[in-house]
This record gives sequence, C-alpha cells and structure tokens, in this order.
Amino acid sequence: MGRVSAQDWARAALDALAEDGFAAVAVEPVAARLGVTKGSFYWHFANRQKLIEAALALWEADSEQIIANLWEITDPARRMRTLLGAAFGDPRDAAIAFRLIGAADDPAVAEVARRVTARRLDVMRQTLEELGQPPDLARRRVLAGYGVYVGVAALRRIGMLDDSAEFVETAVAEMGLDLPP
Amino acid sequence: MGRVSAQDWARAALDALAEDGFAAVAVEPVAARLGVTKGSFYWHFANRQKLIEAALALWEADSEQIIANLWEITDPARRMRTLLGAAFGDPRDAAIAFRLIGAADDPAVAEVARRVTARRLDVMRQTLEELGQPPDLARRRVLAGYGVYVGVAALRRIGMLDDSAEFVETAVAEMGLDLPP
DNA sequence: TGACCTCCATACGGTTGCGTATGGTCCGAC
DNA sequence: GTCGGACCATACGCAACCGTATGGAGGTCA
Repeated sequence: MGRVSAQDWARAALDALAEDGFAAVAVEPVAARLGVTKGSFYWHFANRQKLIEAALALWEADSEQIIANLWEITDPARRMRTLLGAAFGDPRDAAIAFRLIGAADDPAVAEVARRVTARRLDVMRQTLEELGQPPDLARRRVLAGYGVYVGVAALRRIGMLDDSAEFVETAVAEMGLDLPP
Repeated sequence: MGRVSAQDWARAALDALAEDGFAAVAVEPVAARLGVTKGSFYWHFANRQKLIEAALALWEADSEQIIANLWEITDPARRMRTLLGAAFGDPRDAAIAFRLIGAADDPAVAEVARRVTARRLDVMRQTLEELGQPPDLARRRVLAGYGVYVGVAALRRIGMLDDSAEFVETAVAEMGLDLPP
C-alpha cells in the first residue's frame, strides 16, 4: 500500500466515524486502515483534531454534492420524493448524524452539524415553497418531516424498525404531498 | 470522602455518560468524581463493562420511576401533556438517549435503548387509546409524536432551537389532542 | 483485646494512543 | 547521476486507562 493523500486520510477517518464512532477516529487505527503508519499522518496533518475536522468537512462536502444533484431535478414534487427516499435509505448518513448529535458538546462538531442540518432543512423548505405552500406552513412541515426522519432513523438504529419505506409515505403525507411517484 | 456503594458508582457513571459521553465512563475518572480510587471500583464491580451496564440499568430504572409517577395521573389527556412537557423539558435525558443511539452498535447498549424506548412508546400508545383513539391510529400518532420529540431534541442539542415549548403544542396537536392544559 | 470482615489506597505491569525526531525511499529537475 | 524535496517507517517519551496484587484502616463480634 503506497502513498496516500490528505483526502484519503479524511475519507478513512469518516469511514471510521461512521462505523465505530468518534473514539475510532484515532491516528493509529486509521493509519492501519489505510495500510500506512503515523509517519504519513503527521506529514499531512498537525494533530488528531485536524483529522476530525477534515472528516467533518468531507461529510459536509458529500452532503453538498447530494444537494447539488438534487437540484437537477426540476419538478419539486419529484425532487422532494427523491430527497426523502435517499434520506431514509441511507443508514450510514444517519449513523454519522447521530454520532455528531451525541458529540455535540464539542463546539466544532456542533457547528458542522448545525450548518449541514440548516442546509438540508432549507432545501426542503424551499422545495415546499416551490410547490406553492406558504412560507410559515412550509417551515413547520419541514420541522415535522425532519422530526419523523430523525425519529425513524433512531428507531432503526436501535433495531425497532426494519423497513422504513412506509415512513417515506408518512413523511410525504406530512408535508401535504400525496402525489404519485 | 468516605465509602461509596455500587449504586453511587452507577449514578456517577450515568452522570459522566450524560455530561461527557461513553468515553468518560471510565474507571479512574469516575473514581475521581466520587473522591475515591480504583480500589473501590474493583471491589464492587468486575470490570468496566459492568459499570456501563450498571449505568444503563440505572437509567432504565429512572425511566420506569417516571412512568410510575405518570400513571398516578388518571386523566389521560393531562397525563399525556405532562409526559410531553417532561420529555421536552429534560435535556439531560435527551443527551443520554442520543449517546445511546449513537453507540447502538454495542448490542448491550442497543438492547437497553430498545427496551426503554418501547416502554415509553407503549405508555403513549396506551394513553391515546384511553382517549378513545383506535389502536392503529394511536400507533401511528405515537410514532409521529416520538419523531417530533427526537427531532426537536436533536435540533436543540446542536443549538438550532432555543425554546421547545412551541413544539409541545405541535406534538399535542399531532396526536389529535387540542385540549387545554 | 484480638480475630475477622468490609472496603479502600497504593503500587505495579501492560496496552493504546498522542506527538516528536530522525532517517530512509522514491521521483522529478537539471 | 546527483540533488533536493515529497512522503513515509521506525523508534522514542509521555500520558491515560485497564486490571491485579497486596496491604492497611475501620468497624464488628466474640
């Protein structure tokens, strides 16, 4: 296993975070995951905190990429349905989100979580407004929909729900959209 | 600081979990919190895992105690309102819940989270049925209400919501209860 | 008083992770 | 080809934590 970039380190760190939590975002374990040693790490980064920040930045960038792809869907109803389907169908992102919320005592973690969440809520709100819903109603429905999303993801993580396809429909209905796919 | 019981250890461990996360549920830091040393710990417990389990058991017992107090409220509408007010007004319990959900890869953690959550959902469902709501509707509304609860708690933890009094009303309305307090 | 039991302090070895220092390898520039 | 820089391995000291071993303080009960 040859050379690795700072990007590779960030990606591996994000993987470790998703799979095993913040404690696993440690220099030596991630190095082993990449097949290199600490020597590589401290060339690319100053310390462990920078690695965590890089992983969070990568997560944010991934999220932005998904949003960018979403905006290519011009029909707002179809866009919202795609959004919800992707959100409910991605346990990895949900796992990361819960680790961040759990570790939100760290201001750096909280800030990234806040920024990404705000961005996602805004995408939903804007899409609902495109559908002709008044701003205040859109805002409340987005919060409700986000609540259902987080709640369902929580129940799935602790093994109380197997399938969540049903709840995509719930969320869709919650937002005043009962359009066909 | 004199002698401490296994209960004291479990309580201090639960405090550490709520405040600083699972990594803080370590023998020596909790010992310092209690003003004793490891010698005390390894008299009461076999290892660190047992301490974690004791903390989770204590959390479950606390939860059961709250539920027991709740059942003393005979009027189901008032009981539900009290329940929601207590739930939304307790950031400590929310913090513990998110740490557990985030660490749900550990089967022991997931099992406790599952049991406590199931118990709480059941209390809500049963209360709604007492209010005359058909079982299937009650079940769906409990899931929606739980979703709003978890979602709001998540937003509060990352600092996106200051007050949540508004959402008690939202959750109440979500469940088909628009009764006065 | 003395034997005994409960509970805890202290000291120890082992592991894991952080961060630094230093030397080695590969590769392009010239 | 050799020189220099990019990149990595290795070795080290340090700190935190786990679990064990052992002895000591304090109370109890005969």
